[in-house]
Amino acid sequence: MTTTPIDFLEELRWRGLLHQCTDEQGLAAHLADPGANPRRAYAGFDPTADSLTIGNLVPIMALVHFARAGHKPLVVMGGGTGMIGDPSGKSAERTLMTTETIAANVARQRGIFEAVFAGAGLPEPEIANNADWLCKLSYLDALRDIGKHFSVNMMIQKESVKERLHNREQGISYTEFSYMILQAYDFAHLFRKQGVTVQLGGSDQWGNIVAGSDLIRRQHATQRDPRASTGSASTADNTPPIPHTPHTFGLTNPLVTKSDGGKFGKTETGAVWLTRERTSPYAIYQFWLNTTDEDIIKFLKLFTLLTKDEIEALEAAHAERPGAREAHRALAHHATALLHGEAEAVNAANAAKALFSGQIADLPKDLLAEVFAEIPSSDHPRTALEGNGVCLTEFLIEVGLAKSKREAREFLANSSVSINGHRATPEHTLTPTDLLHDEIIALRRGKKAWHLTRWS
RNA sequence: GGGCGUGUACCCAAGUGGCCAACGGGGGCAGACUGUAAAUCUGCUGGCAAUGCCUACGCAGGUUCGAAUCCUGCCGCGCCCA
Repeated sequence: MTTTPIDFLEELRWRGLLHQCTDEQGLAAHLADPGANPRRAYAGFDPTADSLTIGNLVPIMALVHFARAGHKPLVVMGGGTGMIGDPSGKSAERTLMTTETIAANVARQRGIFEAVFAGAGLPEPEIANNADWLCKLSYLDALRDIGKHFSVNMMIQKESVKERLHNREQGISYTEFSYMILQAYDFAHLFRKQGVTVQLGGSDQWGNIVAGSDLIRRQHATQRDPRASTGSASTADNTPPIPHTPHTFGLTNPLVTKSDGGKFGKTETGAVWLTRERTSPYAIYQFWLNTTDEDIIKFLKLFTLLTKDEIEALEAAHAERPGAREAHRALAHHATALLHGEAEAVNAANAAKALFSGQIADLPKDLLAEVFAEIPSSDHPRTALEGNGVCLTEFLIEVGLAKSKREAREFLANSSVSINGHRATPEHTLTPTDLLHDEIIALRRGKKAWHLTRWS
């Protein structure tokens, strides 16, 4: 991209991506001249799964905007911190993961960052793994060099810790209690070794981010004044600010909420993921398309790179003809393209159009083939259709559209199942006469759950 | 290590010997209305060969004709003490 760099803070502000900042004016000055002084910002990601969820897209977008502003983003995979587990936002102690699992997850998550940055027309971001430095840290060294700078009094005031401390059902282990120290060390390490001066993260990360900034300041103070190291870290607040203190910045993104109070990023099938193996392009396209009206503009700002003017135009269009859902289509298209590319976004849109037009039976064969790639499908032996045919009740379970026979019967009784676009009766059995193009049967449960079957 | 509590379905939560597959709320799913939205109304929400059977109230035993409910042990969690 050769466009002029955007103003990072201003961009975050109008998009609603700015929640808290340790020092907005200071950061604005710090980032003022990307040409001469490109700055480095990092955000950390937990390798608790082989993919990231849509909630993680928020800090990723923040990194994208940082890059668009002409600065250099750094992605830090929590290969080391993941071995401990962040208690932030967690109501229960986590089970520890094996190092092999974590390493595999880190590897899988890389692709997401590469995809999003490519989708934004940006070069690949640099990616680091904090296991590289955290694993080398010895326990005694950590206690002496880092632990001294942390006051337990302060640590137990931290929201995520306090919650667990007062929660009757769940306590917190020493391991997770120590998490904050590790993340703070990350920032200090990256500051020292790589000149990273800004940390971005979700609002639940505020405590960890500030702890990092504090650590950097205190380590610096220790170096300048050896006496400081002998004092209790808890009294650090009483010491006057030291001149020429290394200036680092923390910035958090808001937690994305839905206007109906529901949890963002959850669907009937669970969390929405950022890799196609877990959430197909079609599924994520549908997720965005089904955004409730109240949230549509907010999400356009958060999850697309459309300009302010473009979004305002969509807002006007939506206000005028809400039923047309132009804004929804724009969100679905751009947000899907960001992750999976333009071609996939177009395919997902075409598949949706084909399926929801209700005219499945009239679709040309080649279009059906494309739809196949986008939604769940399965292959079955054609011989099963001969004779008595295939019992729908059991078949719905087989393809995953119903969880049990009881449920399958209920769906059929409610006439919420359709075959090739036509309501199915409870008595219906699948036979060769149901085949489209002599090989396909399209099943639909409710409004949105589709499954295509191929018989050969 | 000791004392006192607590553990019910996806979540919260009632039930403290038979009326319990378990009240109520939330969530979820489906139907109607719509725009694949929201709101609203209705139904469903352990499984099955289904006027019955099986599995389930932290786990394992026991008492009883009969247990989510009583007893014993264990495990998890919380509070207090050490």
